[in-house]
Amino acid sequence: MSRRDYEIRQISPFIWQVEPFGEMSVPVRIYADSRLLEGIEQDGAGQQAMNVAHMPGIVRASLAMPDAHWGYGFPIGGVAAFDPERGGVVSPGGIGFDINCGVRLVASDLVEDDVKPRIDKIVRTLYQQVPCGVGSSKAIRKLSDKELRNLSRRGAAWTVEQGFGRPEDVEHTEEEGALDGADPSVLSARAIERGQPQVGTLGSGNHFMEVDVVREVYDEEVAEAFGVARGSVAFQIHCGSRGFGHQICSDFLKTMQKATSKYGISVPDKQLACAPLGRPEAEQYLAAMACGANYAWANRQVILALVVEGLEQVFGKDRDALGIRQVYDVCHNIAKMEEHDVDGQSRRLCVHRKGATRAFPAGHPAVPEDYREVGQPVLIPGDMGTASYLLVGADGAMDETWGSTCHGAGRVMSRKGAKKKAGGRNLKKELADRGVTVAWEGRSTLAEEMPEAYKDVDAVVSVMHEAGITRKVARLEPIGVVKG
DNA sequence: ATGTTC
Repeated sequence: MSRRDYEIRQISPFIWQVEPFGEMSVPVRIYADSRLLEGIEQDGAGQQAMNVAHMPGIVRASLAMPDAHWGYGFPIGGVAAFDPERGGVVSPGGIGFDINCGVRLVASDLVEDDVKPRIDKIVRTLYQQVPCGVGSSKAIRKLSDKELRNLSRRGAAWTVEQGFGRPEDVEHTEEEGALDGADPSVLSARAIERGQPQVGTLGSGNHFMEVDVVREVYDEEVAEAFGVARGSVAFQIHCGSRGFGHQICSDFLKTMQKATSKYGISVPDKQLACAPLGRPEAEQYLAAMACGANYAWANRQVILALVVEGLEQVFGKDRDALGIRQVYDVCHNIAKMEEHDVDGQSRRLCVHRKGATRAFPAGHPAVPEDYREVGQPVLIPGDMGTASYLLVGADGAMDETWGSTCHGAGRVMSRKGAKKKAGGRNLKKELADRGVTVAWEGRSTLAEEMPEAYKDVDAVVSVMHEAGITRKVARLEPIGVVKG
């Protein structure tokens, strides 16, 4: 064990706390088992969570989820809430470059025996339907400047009006696929240009489309409410806001560097650049970030339509005959103004979730009406050779984590480290031996994304389950994967 | 994550 210059104390079976020291204004709380904790401390994510605890107006604690790993400024797997009435800030580093990176889960009436014999064809079809890889474009026509601005304001609903998917998909999407307050007038010309040709594209890195079999159901009642049955086939789409969101983040990091000094804010890491909520820099960033978020929801909506079109071709049946229905679409890179209880008082806070997923419990008004009795679906993608999870928000999330949970397995190996480890191996065959057919675009994608590059997703979701933040509903295992 | 170093 490496020597620490701080003390960490176990305050419950799955929560570890660092009391404030130096200029920290709140403690750090890490959700983890002892093994996950060790990884979080070793790669610097723990130190990053301590840095976040220094920021102005942070409320209660700087939180790290069990999948936390090192990121730009804030850890990926970090959650922090800021109070505008106490000098609270918004920081682009607390959202991430890929604004509204997220996951969409689609259920079907297909079973493994319908799909397994044609899995090669299905994977090839999905790969052809959706442009994959860095710089991918031309999934649909290049949008005009005006169309992109409309899409930025209205998100997924705008794409449904253009003929991609159905209104009920939007009802089963976080925020119904559009954040309020999106204002394209604050966007740079370069952001608009980068966004125009990329709607309906997957991107690269950990972004994927996946064919899964629902192998285990832990909670029959909730699974039924979500329309997910043991043995059925489901589809996942994981991607974000492409070059558009990346450009928005880059543009506003520059704005925020200036704002940090303008408002006399002191942060322990330049990458925590931020502006006080209510100030023009903060409000403009939130308006731009909402555009990025809405683009990502529109992007996943178009990709869903392209996936459905491909499946209709393969099976020679239409969407209804295949029983294809959207379970939910979650975001895991965003900041939102939300009402939360703080010491018995309801307060409006800016909740940053970076590599963290909203997980509202039963009864919360933001949960779609047909799920409100059970709680919000939470989608946790794992690595491409192991499993993904469907969870449901629990009461503990509102009490402890600003209605948030983990977002995935979380990297345990750098991209470079993974490539080195994969040298000389035939990963396509290794995955085929595990029953996973894979297609991919980038030269190094398969190596960088190999299962060993990720933490144990079972351990990650178990921590949040045992801590009472989210409950396990179903475990999905991949049989076909398309990687960017 | 990213027209992977405007």
